[in-house]
Amino acid sequence: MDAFYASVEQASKPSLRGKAVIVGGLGPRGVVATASYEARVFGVHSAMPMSQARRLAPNAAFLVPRFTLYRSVSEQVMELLRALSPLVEPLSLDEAFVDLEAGGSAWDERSARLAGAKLRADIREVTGLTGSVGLAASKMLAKIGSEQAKPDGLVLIEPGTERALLGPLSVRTLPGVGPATGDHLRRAGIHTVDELAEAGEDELVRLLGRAHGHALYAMALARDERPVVAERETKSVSVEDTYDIDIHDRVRVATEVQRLADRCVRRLRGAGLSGRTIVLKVRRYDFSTLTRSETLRGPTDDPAVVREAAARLLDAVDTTGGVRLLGVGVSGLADYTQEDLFAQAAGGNEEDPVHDETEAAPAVEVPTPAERRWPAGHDVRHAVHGHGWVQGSGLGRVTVRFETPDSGPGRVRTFRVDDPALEPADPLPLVSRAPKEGEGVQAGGGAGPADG
DNA sequence: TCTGGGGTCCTTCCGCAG
DNA sequence: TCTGCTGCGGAAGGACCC
Repeated sequence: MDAFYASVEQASKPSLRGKAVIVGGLGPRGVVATASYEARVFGVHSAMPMSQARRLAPNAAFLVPRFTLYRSVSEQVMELLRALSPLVEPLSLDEAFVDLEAGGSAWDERSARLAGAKLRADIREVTGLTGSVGLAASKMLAKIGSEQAKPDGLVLIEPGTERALLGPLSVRTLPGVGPATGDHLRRAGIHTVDELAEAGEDELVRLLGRAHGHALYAMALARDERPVVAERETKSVSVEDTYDIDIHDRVRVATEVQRLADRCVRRLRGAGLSGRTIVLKVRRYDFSTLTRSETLRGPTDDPAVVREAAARLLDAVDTTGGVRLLGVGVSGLADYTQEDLFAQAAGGNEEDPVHDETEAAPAVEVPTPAERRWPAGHDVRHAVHGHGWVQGSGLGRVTVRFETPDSGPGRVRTFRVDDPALEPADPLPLVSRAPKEGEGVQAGGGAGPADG
């Protein structure tokens, strides 16, 4: 999908269509998750510090992500993909590989193009959004094709043309080559995929290590045999928080770690999992990051056990100078526990905050009504003016634009933050007409993995 | 001016066991 | 008993992806 989060917001908010929209963390330490193409013109891109984005595009709309909405749109798209083939491998909310051959929906170039074109049309009809498709004989090439197709396009890489296509491209085009590997290769005088292939496998292994060297050499020759894998097992579950201001108080650090442990276990249990290895992550004031881990005798999903392990791990970490991020994770996952066999918690679990699934707000800071948060971009409903979204808030006021996905650009009004007529609302569907059953996709055609 | 959150995979090092 | 080799699991860190 093209600039997915930003596109969803534009579809949801008519007044933002054609405008620079930046979605990400709005706190002092936020980063850009997605920028609309209009915002990219100003040089804004994902992973950029939000402070920098604000300087580059001061007039853009800045919104916090609404993952629940993005997930529901994503599910609509994945459903269309699954109609093409049982082999669909989601990479994220907005990207997936599809094995068209396994689905019988493509057997040659022509049928692949048809399937891709129909998919793009279906995505637009069902979600109102644009998606780009890369068609090729391997995952790597399909991915590169879909990048080239963005925004709103389709690229088919014909068999036999792969090496000629890849050769002149930057090594950074290849999946797995990030800033560090890119620099490493540049220092060795390797800039393009052709140069990568010329360097030879032994040299790449020497430069980058065994696994990475072998993999990159194969990719430079356009060899990629990785299958499309529909079901991927989760290997770890973690939560982390970056704090607006570094935490110096050791007691506060310990409290935060306990809260993170509880949140992590809640997620773990939500997925029906347990795990053996507890990991504590600490990012210090100077951005140096360290992890400490402890492996238990058996898997657990007991909050008391995870809290205690996390606390023990924290004991071994020096936090003087302050911490900017804390995280707790669990790996070595299983779908059962051994608590019956091993009593791992010293004192048993007298309280179980994790059981309270409805608890979402932090236990300590309960916001008073006057401080109710109105996150920028979230939907609201007003008793008189109807459906709208929060354009901004502050100084006891909240500004709302009243519009819906299928209305024209709406009007703006400002209220007191504690106005009883104003309440948070669920997002409205992006496309009002619900698609009829079976209307999505009747297997088209195609010759390889596609990327939505 | 700083640098999120949630993951995966790989490498290196170390201790232990055979 | 000591030493070297090898394999393995755990710990820690790094790179990468969206």
